[in-house]
Amino acid sequence: MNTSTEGQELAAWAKMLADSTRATVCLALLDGRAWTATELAKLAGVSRPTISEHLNMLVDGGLLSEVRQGRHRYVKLAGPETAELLEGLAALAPRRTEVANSLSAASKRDAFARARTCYDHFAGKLGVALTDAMTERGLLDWSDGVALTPEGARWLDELGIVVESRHGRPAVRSCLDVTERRPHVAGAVGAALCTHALQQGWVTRITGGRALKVTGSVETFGLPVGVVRELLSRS
Amino acid sequence: MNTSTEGQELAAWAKMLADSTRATVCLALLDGRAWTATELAKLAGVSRPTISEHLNMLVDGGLLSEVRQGRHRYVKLAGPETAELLEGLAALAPRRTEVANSLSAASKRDAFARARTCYDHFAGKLGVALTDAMTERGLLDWSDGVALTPEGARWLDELGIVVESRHGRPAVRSCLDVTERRPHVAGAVGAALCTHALQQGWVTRITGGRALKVTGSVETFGLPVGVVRELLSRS
DNA sequence: CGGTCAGTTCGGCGCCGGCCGAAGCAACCC
DNA sequence: GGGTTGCTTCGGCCGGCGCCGAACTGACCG
Repeated sequence: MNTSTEGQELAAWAKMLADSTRATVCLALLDGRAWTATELAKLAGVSRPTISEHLNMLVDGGLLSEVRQGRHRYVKLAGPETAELLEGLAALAPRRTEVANSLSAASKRDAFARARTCYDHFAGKLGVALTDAMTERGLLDWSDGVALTPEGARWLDELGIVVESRHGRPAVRSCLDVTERRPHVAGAVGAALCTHALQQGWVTRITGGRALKVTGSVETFGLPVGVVRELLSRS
Repeated sequence: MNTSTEGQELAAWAKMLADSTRATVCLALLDGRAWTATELAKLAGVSRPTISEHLNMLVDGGLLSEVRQGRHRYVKLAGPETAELLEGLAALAPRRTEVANSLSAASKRDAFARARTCYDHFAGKLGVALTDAMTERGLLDWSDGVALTPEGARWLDELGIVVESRHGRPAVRSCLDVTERRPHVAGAVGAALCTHALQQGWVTRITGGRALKVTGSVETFGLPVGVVRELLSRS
């Protein structure tokens, strides 16, 4: 329990995010996808040698994981925990007063608030609405943290959604929504729902960010909709 | 929603913790008390000029708040949110394999795990046990997040514990315990309980850290004890 | 008033780290 | 084989930052 040792560990951790280039990279990676080094260099506005070094540091530090494929270096967040940490930190970053923005920026922000991914699951109004609907229907049990009810498991099964196990971690987790300030479904179940919806084409990614477009009907999930329906009418 | 701008903000934030001296200071401040500059300089093992600059940075950055009193500069964490962030980060820091430690270090760690403060409320086995006891007794409702039941409010009232309101934030919050990996009671209620117990002398601070010694009987809270009693017998 | 003590300001030192261009690999494509 | 492309390594540049000792300020104490 040596305080100075602890301090060093915490500092080493924070150092990874303490550079704006690296922070930008990590934030971009929050979309849950794997990016190549060159893509990230372009995004962050630095040269390839520079991004290469940054990626080395982040991978060595355990924040990112990489896959080499031919001459490509794909990099992504190391895992769900990492994504959670980043979401949490970003949510805690000082709430700046919104300055006057262009119309396109405003519409982008709207799209972002309406429906987006949070690493591997849904967030924004969509994520919260889906969570509410599942709760109403009795698919989730919030009495002690959050858990899937037997009905919930059956429901997933009927939809043909396979939830990949995550060695020891609970299948469904709660994640605080940055824009809604309310919890939404995360964890393996959240990821499975999101993957399924993307595969089915119910939602698609809006290029260049984490925002989503609801193309089909979220009612396809067979849930009592309410907010979801309202949301759809505005998409 | 400019990614690079977001990155800069996140980086600026992380930079405050990215230095081991500053990180050590923040960790020490997690005990919720106000420290003087010289105390912190000694703790961190740097000169007074150096600590002075670090404190400037942390205060300007909004992580710490300060009070000037005569020739003293008292500094503490800016608020509960800040403390939550730090606890969360520290919990996420890589779990090092425990190296061989001296006996005194081990006993310190035990004391720390048994009972300590987490900024302004109880943590460790004590915090978790108190939380469990309150839950058993029906003082807390975990069905949607966590809330105080009417019985809980009455109970606090009977004990003569006054909960200070925190403009809009829920009176009781859940905080993940670093050592127990389970939630314990935080928020205004958690703070009030801790303050009360300290005032009553039921627990006292072990000098030089966040660890607590249980001197009286936590049964004084009038709760079904179980774990708490077992805990007491070992303190 | 002089002495002490907490904290700050200043100047300067040293180094770490972010950046790039040029050159070097290594994979893939004719 | 030669050309292209994704990425890394190498040198070198430069700015920032963490640190200190010395000197200063301002509060408090006789």
